[in-house]
Amino acid sequence: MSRAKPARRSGCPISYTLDLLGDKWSLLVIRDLMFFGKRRYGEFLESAEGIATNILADRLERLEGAGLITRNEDSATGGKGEYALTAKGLDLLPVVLELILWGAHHDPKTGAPMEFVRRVKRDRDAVIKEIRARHENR
Amino acid sequence: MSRAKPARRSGCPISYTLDLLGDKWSLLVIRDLMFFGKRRYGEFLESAEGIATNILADRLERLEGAGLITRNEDSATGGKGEYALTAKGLDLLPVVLELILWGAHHDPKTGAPMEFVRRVKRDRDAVIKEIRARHENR
DNA sequence: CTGTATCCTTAGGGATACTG
DNA sequence: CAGTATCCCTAAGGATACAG
Repeated sequence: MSRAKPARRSGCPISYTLDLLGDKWSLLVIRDLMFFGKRRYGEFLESAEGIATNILADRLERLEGAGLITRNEDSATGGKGEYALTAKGLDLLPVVLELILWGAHHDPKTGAPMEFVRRVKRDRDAVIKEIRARHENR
Repeated sequence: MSRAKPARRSGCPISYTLDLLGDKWSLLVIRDLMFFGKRRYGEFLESAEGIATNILADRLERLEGAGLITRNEDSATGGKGEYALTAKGLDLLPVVLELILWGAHHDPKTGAPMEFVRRVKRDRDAVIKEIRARHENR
C-alpha cells in the first residue's frame, strides 16, 4: 500500500514533530529501539501495549519514510528485517527522556523504573552519552 | 458531551504521556499557552495550523480533564473562558523545548525563530526559568 | 466572541486469517 | 518468524451552521 504524505500544517517545529510523531504508537516503537534494544518485528509486537500487526507494519514504514529508522533486509536470515535508529531518530533521545521524567513524575500509577528515572534526573547528559554510544557501536 | 476516559495501555511513562498528548493538536494548544500567552478560545483558533472549532473545544475539555490547564469562567466578561496552564502543564516545558530543538534541527523547511532556538540551545535552564516565572506571576 | 451541534468523510485501529 | 491482507468499527477531524 502506498500512502500519500500528509501535508505539513505550518513551519512551527512543534507542528513538524507532531506531523511525524503525533500519534499513540510511533514513539513507542522508537522507545523499544532506543532503550530495549529491540530490532525485529516480533519483538515490537511483544511490548505491553499490544500494537496490532497492521499498525506496526504501517508505523515501521512511516518511520522509515521519515528517516527516523532504517530497515536492513537480512538476506542471510531469509528476508527478515532488522530495524535500527538513524542519527535523526537517535536525536530524539533528549525528547524521550523528558517525556519519561514528566510521565514518571505526574502519573500516580507509574510503573517507571525509578532507579533509571533518578539517574536521568541527576545525570541527564551522561545517560544521553551512554545510550548514544550503545547505538553507535552496533 | 461526556467522554469516557480511554484506558491506560501500560505503566510506561512514555505510554502515559502519549495517552494524554498523543495526537496532532493537544500540544499545539499547550504551545500557544506556553509561548504565545494565548488564553482565549478565539486566540487558539487564529493559529496557523487552523484547528477546527469542535476539535478545539474537545481538546480544551480533555486537557482540563487531565489537569494540564484550567478554565476560569470570567463572569465579568459574560461567561467567557480564560485558559491557563496548571503546574502539571507548565512542567511540560522541558519536553516542548526539546521538541522545538529537534524539529528546528531536522526540518529542512523549518520556520522556527532561530534566535530563540539558539538561546534555548545555549541557555536551556535560564529559558525554562524565565518562562516559568512569566506564568507563575500572572 | 465563545462556544455547541450536526453532518459527513477519512484515518486509525482491533481482530484475525493467511502467505513465504 | 515477518510480514500482508481483509473486515469492520470507532475515533478523529473538517466544514459549516447556529446560539447566547
